[in-house]
Amino acid sequence: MPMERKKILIVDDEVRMRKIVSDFLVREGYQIFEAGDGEEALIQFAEQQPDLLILDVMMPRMDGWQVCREIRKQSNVPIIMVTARSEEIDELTGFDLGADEYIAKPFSPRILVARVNALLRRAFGNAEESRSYGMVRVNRAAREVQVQGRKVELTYKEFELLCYMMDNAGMALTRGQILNHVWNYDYYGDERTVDTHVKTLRNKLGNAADYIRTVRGIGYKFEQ
Amino acid sequence: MPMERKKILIVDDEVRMRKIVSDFLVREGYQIFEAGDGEEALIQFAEQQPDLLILDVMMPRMDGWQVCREIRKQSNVPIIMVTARSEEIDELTGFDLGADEYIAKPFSPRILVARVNALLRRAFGNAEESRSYGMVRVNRAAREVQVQGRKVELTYKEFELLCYMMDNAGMALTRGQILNHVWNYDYYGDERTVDTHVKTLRNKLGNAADYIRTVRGIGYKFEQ
DNA sequence: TAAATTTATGATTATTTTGTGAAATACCGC
DNA sequence: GCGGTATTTCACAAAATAATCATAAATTTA
Repeated sequence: MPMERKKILIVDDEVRMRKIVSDFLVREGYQIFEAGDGEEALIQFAEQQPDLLILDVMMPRMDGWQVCREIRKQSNVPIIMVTARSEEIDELTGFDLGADEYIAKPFSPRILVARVNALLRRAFGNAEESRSYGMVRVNRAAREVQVQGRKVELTYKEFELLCYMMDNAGMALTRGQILNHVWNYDYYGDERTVDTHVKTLRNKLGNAADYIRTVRGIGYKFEQ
Repeated sequence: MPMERKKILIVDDEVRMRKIVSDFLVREGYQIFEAGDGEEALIQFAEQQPDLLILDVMMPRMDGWQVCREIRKQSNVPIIMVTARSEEIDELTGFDLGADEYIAKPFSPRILVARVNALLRRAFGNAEESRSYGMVRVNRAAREVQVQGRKVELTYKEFELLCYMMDNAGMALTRGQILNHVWNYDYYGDERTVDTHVKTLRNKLGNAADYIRTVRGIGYKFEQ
């Protein structure tokens, strides 16, 4: 179990609903923040940097899907979508991407708590403060990368790419695999996009550039 | 013998759903087979011998549970059940119906791929990590080959060729067989091409060169 | 042993794949 | 909207790989 209290942002336009969910999660030891609509959610997200989001789909103005997409542009934070039963079937068509879990309303608090715990365990389970591979050091919480002690500024995608490759260090990864994991599954464009990001990443990694090996006919591999 | 690409059978009566799931898993490197109903599933299962099943619960005539039971009579293949209602899953926890994982619809591809990867890893272990034949050691995930501990750089085709021959070690393989498996079934080029690749492979294998025996009049055979 | 058959090899050509710069597009904070 | 950044697309050059082919070498057969 994680040491510090994990922060959870609950987004729902119904105060009563927020209150109920909040109560259960507080009792579970989590620190709760609330937002009553999509815009407030985005602000709260930026300010509090929560470790998990619980997003109601049905909200006035900006709905849950929009918020989800918006958040996903900047973060891989675990997201649980709460849908009303009737919508469920419709959403199947959209197969909306980006959320990690879906829960149908009305749900039992027990299920919710179980999913929250599971997601957080998955997300933070193996997250050490900072990890080193050769001359590369990565701190995920801080989103910082150092090469030979010198700090290197990476963009969002570059950072995600580096993390994914390091998580699978020593394994040859196809461009498809990389797209699946770094691009959150909602990308249907050119596979060569990966190449470009590898290029910029290599440039920024300087001396550690060839930790990212090209595996011809397959894709790339991170190897010290 | 376990080939490199794992085979997954998707069973769902909705074509669109199969397509979506399939797309993501293909990109992840899996080989996909599909079935639109329970009976077709059983046939496909027998024919293709998939390494994992994704089973939709709700299907006309023979439902997912029946298929699951039927498969379980003959195999311990990992099975992921997809149910429409998340409550259903909750009700079922504790019951051993034979499935290995349950996913509620609508689910995110991210979850699906994660579970598939995890299940397959669990089922096949990382034992397959790297395999040795005499002085030759092959790590397929890393796409690395060592001869007497020295790393040897192989091209894509050379690597595939070596893997195919090792998978069928001790068997004399015709050039036609080799073309079918290492090249595509729709390859109609010169059979002598195989010879050239065997030549370069032998060169790179150094001391292990004559693990690849010539079988005159037939083709080649890998033998330690 | 010579002829016939099959394989090995080197050289050449063709094809595929990747690296890269630059342009186009999307996105973000103001 | 605007300017700046990030991301994606694209096209072309460079590099690597693959295929073809002619010939040499090896093996089998008669």
